[in-house]
Amino acid sequence: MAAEDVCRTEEFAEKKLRDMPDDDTIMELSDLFKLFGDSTRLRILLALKDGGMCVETLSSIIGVSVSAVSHQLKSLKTANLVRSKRDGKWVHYELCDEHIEMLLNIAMEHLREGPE
Amino acid sequence: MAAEDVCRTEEFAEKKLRDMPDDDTIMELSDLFKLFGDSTRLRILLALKDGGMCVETLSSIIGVSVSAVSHQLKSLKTANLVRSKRDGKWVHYELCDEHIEMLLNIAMEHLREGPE
DNA sequence: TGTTCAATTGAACAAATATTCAAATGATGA
DNA sequence: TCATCATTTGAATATTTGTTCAATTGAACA
Repeated sequence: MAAEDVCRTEEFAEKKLRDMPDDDTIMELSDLFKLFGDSTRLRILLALKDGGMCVETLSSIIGVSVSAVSHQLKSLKTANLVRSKRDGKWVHYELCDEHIEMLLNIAMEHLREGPE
Repeated sequence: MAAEDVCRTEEFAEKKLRDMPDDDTIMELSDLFKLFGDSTRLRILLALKDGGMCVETLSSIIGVSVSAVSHQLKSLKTANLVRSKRDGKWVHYELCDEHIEMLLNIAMEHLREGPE
């Protein structure tokens, strides 16, 4: 059998199916990427790199209303991408872990390299 | 000035603003992540890891109609995430480059580690 | 205690987008 | 050339989702 025909065998499809993550994992994964896939949320994450800040400063830096930022911060917090702590009148937000910056950096690298 | 107040200074906000990627980059980045943020497209990308295949096999593995898969493949191709070549009656699709698998792997690692 | 500032919330609206269905294209083989 | 198989395409529908607006909560300070 020719090499290019292997991918149409029954065994090939069965192995691929076995190797797929389960549905729950796929939903969690796509929900995670979805969060990065909105320009407002992405701006928030990028702004929080190398140091967090309060909601209003965030709002002024990314040019979106405080309310819209707050709504999105809630989604990001639920997904453990950001965490918050109150600081007097303000609520200080920051990134949760280093995976987030890694994802941002690799994606930017992909853009820089472009079509191959 | 207390350390936690630095992030409310004018200079802080100005530096953050300077460090933000430009609007075009942000739109490209969010468009890229958006592609990963749909479960059908994500299934396609995961299925294509370690070896491409034709549209119908893809459709049967991920359990989505051929038409829906084809629509999504078009988006993925436009974004240079997959490439295709015709092979007789079939069109063989495969991943474009290694950044894609890296993004998938890091995101899965993030899920595994969970809240901290 | 009352006022102000910062942030959150819920509902409603508007916009974006994934899938379906039917039709069309491209390639193969009888 | 005709019939069949694999894929693509376009339009319509249905769903999801981001923002706005108004109201509310919580903390600080006079």
